[in-house]
Amino acid sequence: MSAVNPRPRAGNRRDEAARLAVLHAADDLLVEHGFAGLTVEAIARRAGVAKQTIYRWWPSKVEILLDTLIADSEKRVPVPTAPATADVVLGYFRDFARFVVDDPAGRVLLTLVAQAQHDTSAAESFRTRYLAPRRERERDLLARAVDAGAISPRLDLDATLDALIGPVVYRALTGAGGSDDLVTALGEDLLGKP
Amino acid sequence: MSAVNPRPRAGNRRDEAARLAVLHAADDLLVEHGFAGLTVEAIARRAGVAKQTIYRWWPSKVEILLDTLIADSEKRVPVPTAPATADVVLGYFRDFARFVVDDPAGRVLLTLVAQAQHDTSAAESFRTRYLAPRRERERDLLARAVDAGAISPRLDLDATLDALIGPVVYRALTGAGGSDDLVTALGEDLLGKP
Amino acid sequence: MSAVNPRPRAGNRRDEAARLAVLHAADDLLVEHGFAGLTVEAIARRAGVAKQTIYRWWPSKVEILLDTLIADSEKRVPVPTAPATADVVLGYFRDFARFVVDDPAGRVLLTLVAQAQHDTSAAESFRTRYLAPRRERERDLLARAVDAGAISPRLDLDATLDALIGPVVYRALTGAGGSDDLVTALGEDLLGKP
Amino acid sequence: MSAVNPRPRAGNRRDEAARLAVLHAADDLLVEHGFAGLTVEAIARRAGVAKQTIYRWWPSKVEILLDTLIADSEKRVPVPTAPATADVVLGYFRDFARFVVDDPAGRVLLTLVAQAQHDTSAAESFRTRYLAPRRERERDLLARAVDAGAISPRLDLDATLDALIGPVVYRALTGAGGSDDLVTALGEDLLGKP
DNA sequence: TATTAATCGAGACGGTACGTCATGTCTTTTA
DNA sequence: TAAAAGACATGACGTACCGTCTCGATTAATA
Repeated sequence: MSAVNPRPRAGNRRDEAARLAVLHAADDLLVEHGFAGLTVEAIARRAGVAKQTIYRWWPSKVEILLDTLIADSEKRVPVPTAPATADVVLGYFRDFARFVVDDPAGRVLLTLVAQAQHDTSAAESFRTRYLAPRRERERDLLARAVDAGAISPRLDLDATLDALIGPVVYRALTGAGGSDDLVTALGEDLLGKP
Repeated sequence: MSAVNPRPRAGNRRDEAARLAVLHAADDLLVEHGFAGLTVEAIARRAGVAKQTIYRWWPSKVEILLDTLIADSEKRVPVPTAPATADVVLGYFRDFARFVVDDPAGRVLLTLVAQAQHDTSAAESFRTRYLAPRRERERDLLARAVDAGAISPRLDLDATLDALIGPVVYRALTGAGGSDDLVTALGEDLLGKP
Repeated sequence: MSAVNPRPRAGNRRDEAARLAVLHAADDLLVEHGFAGLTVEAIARRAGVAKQTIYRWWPSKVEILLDTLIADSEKRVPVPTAPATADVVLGYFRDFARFVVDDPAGRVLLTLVAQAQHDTSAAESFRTRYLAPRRERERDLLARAVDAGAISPRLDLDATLDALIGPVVYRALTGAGGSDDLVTALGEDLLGKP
Repeated sequence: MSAVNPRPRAGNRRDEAARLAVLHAADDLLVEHGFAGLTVEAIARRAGVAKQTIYRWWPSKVEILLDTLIADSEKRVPVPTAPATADVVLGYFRDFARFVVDDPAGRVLLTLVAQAQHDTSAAESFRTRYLAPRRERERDLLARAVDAGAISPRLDLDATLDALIGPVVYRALTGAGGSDDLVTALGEDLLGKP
């Protein structure tokens, strides 16, 4: 007979509840107390988890944030895989801008960009696990749009992406606000007409 | 002429030698050990200065870096005040890109952008003491160029600046390299022909 | 006759191989790394045994040491049961002194005396399982020797035992060396001539 | 004008209040929770002192206990320097026995004897700082008594001391009680009549 | 010409967090 | 049912910095 509650706690294998508790605690602490308040001890305290459990599964707190960022940005700003019309492309960059500027989860992205400046291995992880794979798919998105004749960028694909994303991120990093119009204007300018 | 002992330590007024020793120690430590190695204790040790002397004159180590950044960027990438031709304008942004990407002093700029994400008061200082005044002069530069008929930007002045500077900074932050061609292309595109 | 697989691991009854592996691992670790290196984790690692197996059979590592001490001191310094002549009695105390001072197994005795100071339940076990039973037999040894007219102690039996054993143990505990002559002199003095 | 109270708190030199707080906290914890409860963290907590302050001045908690033991045993069981009569000598050993058996401060002695078995450097410190100097003075006490014709020991001086102290310490270590009579009897026996 | 006041190097202090280790309990899987 | 394996919450370890403080010496401006 197996009870309704199948005994959630611990065992020989990784404890999923602990994993989620850590991710949520990290997210919450970042929102509530900023990066300075995001210590391993605080995460452990908040998650009701042992420090060792954190160190067992994550090499550093940056990796914790990366886990949440990857999950969240996949959910909220997926790179479109559908047929790449001009609207789809531009819509994606607008969504990305809103994610970075307005969404608390987007705050994690900025935090990791920042931490990457202070910490080489954070930079490495951030690039390998987040930036590079996403850039791959973004480049592919543009390429498909070009093939479909939906856009005709004036610069090469990577430069186009940096030119569209860079200003948005830079504004967010320097505390300047909404980038919606900026994205629209840049999009028109850089993606061209077919 | 001073005594045989060339160490005229202490006195009633601020010790300029101590001030410089702190600035240089901070700069050196940042280059050699990264931001993680830039602790007040390490600066004091390296500069041969008491911790209290640092805390007496700087509210935080971010202000020390700001002091060096302001001095260095004034020296290496001054915003042109001469007649604003298209070449002068474009040249400025190219110089800025090189400063950020290649110059160790430009590294300080990235470090402060980063630290501003982790620390509200760092963000405030960085904006007030560095970003805002410089932006003021950059906006003025563009305005003079427009007046002179040297350029005719397609976006408003602030958006133009973000669109030119953002991609460069974003590339530097994410570890991507040289932005020279990018600046040239963006300049042509965004500053237009008269 | 055993199976093709020479590792008849685990089963229904207590695994004697595991028991011995634990005892030997504990002994070895004590000799090689001292009491500080004698952790349950280290014993388990060394013995190739699961921690739980240790906790299942021994309430604490002190009991493991007690098991080895009891076995070893029974083997190397048995309390004589043969007719109790003066030589037998004195010989026993001399053997005991050598056990405590020279024999690695005697080291365990000192370790347990020490641990008993830090840990009440260790003290309890040590007294109940080791000290008391042995004292019983030592007292009996003396009594038989008195009855036989082989010795005539000047103090009561327990005081005589403490007066003979105490100095030897104290010297061993304080790092002072050989007690052979001391035992001889004390023996002559305290056990008297018939 | 120098006040009666010369500003007690902290500064550039060692803080005497902190030193005493640590010693008392260590003593109290040992009495209340045993050696197991005597952690550096607990001492710091109890003394209202930073852990670093403890590590700055004491290489280990054993040295803290040594400090208290040395002070306490100097106060309660000083080795007599007055003319060494038989009564003075015997009185000293009786006092020592009471110190070890009844006095909470004597408990520290037993704890250190114990810890010396587990920790080489504790053993070294204990011998150098406590045992050796005290033994020196005890030997001197006996020598003076012999010279004065007050006693005539049957063993050499060190053996006599071990034979008198050893049984008392051994009894205390093994939880056996009062040693008053034992000391008297041993004293009569070993110190002899002039 | 003293006195006063500020600065300096030095470093002790109460704290917080670090990353590691051992504790004893628990579960899972295999025999 | 025992055993190996190992995850888990707990809590101490010893170290590094934090920012505040007190000290004694040094020097310039004031009385």
